[in-house]
Parts: sequence; structure tokens; C-alpha cells
Amino acid sequence: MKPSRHTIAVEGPLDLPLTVTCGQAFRWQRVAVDAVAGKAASGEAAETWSGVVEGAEVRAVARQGELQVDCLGRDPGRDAIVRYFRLDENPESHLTHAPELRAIPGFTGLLGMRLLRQEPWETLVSFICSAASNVRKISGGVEGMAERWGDPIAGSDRRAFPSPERLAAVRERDLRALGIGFRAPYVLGTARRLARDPWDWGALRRAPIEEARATLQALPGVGPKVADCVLLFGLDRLDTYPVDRWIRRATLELTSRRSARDEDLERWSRSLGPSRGYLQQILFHLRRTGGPLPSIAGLHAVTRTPRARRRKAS
DNA sequence: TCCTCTCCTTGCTT
DNA sequence: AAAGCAAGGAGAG
Repeated sequence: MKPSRHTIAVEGPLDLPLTVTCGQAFRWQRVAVDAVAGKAASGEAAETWSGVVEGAEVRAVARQGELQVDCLGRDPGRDAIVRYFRLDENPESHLTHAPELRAIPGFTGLLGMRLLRQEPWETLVSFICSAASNVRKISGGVEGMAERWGDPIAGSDRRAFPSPERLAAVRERDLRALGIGFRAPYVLGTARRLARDPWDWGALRRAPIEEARATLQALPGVGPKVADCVLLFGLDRLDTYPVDRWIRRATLELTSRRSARDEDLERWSRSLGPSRGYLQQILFHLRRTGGPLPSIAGLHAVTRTPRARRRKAS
């Protein structure tokens, strides 16, 4: 089968390697590095990355304001690629509600790190596996599930991510064999629930944020952080602010605090505007690869919020 | 109700 | 080489 090619103009900056390796997606692999004519001498090269989008293998190269994509298997179509890579919007548009972040050294240089619009089911499993883990191990688990139980892709040696029904039928020890450890029963439990009662992801995408979070958190292995990651990376909800250990440190530093509940840090993040999830991803990378962040306190206060919520059903 | 502590796997890093 | 660490969650106390 001949791959179908899409060449798409990119609105604003795009750093493809960073976008697919920064910890939001786990199935991207670098397959080649091509020297760019005229830039090879300066050491610049365009990397080709392979991923799986909507059941097709996608091979992508970014160069001079455009993204070139070859699709193997059933072509998901140009619009799907635009959607997935968020090529239809300029990342700059997400900074308008929080111009003070522009002053953080290195921040604007990371605007090419785009938030992908990924598939919710794969995102859910990926972030259940992310608990107290690292990108490399998460990738091993997720890719291993696809290799063992995913449908093959015509003309490709890669496989689609397995459905909830498929994973629900898997033995726990076979999941553990992929190295995901104590997260295996969580993945299995969640797969069985969704296999029994499939979710209307579209409805969840449009639901009030607190309702969507509560729905996700009812699943085994899904707490506040994982739920927010699924909303942000899998359901196109930029109005979330997943608080993990790095974002906790970053946010405490930005607000000049020694400690605060995660819930209060999330609440403070609302002052960053409706695209705070986009900014979160940049702060995450900035804090993890760099050092402490400068304070931007005084502009917004951290307020402690009254608490009243439910427990998770067994 | 809320907070804190511990355990849960594994493999790479210091 | 033993301990620390890594996009947390669940259960106990």
C-alpha cells in the first residue's frame, strides 16, 4: 500500500521533537534524521518521527513553516492531522490571558511545544501507567500493549492501540510482564468497566469540568492528577491544570509559597486563563529541565478553598 | 472531613 | 552498592 502524503502549513512555531517527547504522548519514535540542504553544515537536521494516529502510522517531518506527513494504513485525512497536531492555531494565542509568564526566562522559546489532541482511551491508559513512573517506562508499557494486543496496520510494522474490550480480556500477569507493575490491576479494572459500559467521550468532552473530573476519578487508578491529564491531553480541555510533583514545585515558586494543597494550586491556576493547560505543559518542561522558577506573586493570590466532595465507590 | 503515612513495581541514576 | 527517584493512587489510621 502506498502511503498518502499531506503537506500542511503550520500556524506559528512548531518544535516536533519536543512536542512528541515532552511527556504528553508515549508512542512516538524517531525513525530518521535527514540533513536539511543548506543547513547540514550548521548541524541542523529535520527528524522524522513515527506515531500512531486514528489507527494509522504517521511519519512526520517539520521544516520551514510546514509539516509533512506520510500516513501508512487507512488515511485518517488531512483534517485529522491538523487536529492532532493543533496546526490550526498559533500557540501564542494561549499566552494572552497570562502575559506575565512571557517574562519567565525560556518560556516563550517553548511555545513550539504544542499540546496534541490525542485519543481519550489511549490517553487514559497511558496516564494510569504514569503514576510514580517515567516517560521511558510508560512508553514501554503502552507500546507493549499495542504490540501484543493491537490490530495490525497495513503497510506498517506498527499496531493500533488495543480497545477496552481487548485489554479487558488480558491476564494481569501478561500486563505486568510489560513492566507496569502495580498499575496493571488499575489498567485492567478500567478496561473492564469501559468494556462493560462504553463511554460517550463526546459528552464527557462537553461536560462541566467538575463533572468530567468526577466521572474519570471513579475509575480505578484515576485520581485528580490522572483525570486532569486525560482531560487536557485526550479530551481537548485546555481549562485544566494537572498538578504533579514538578508543577507543584513550579507553582509554589511562582506564587512564593512554601506549601499548599494541590487543589489550591489548581485553583490559583485559573488566574492563568482558559488555556492554562497549555501553559502548564510549558511550565512542566521548564521546571523539570531547568531550575526553580522566578516568583510572579503579587499578581494573583493563592486562596484556600472550602472543601466538600465525595469518595470513590468500590 | 481532612491530613499524613505507607505500600505498590521496576529499572535507571547517584 | 545501597539508596534515591520517576507526569500518583488507594487504603489505613
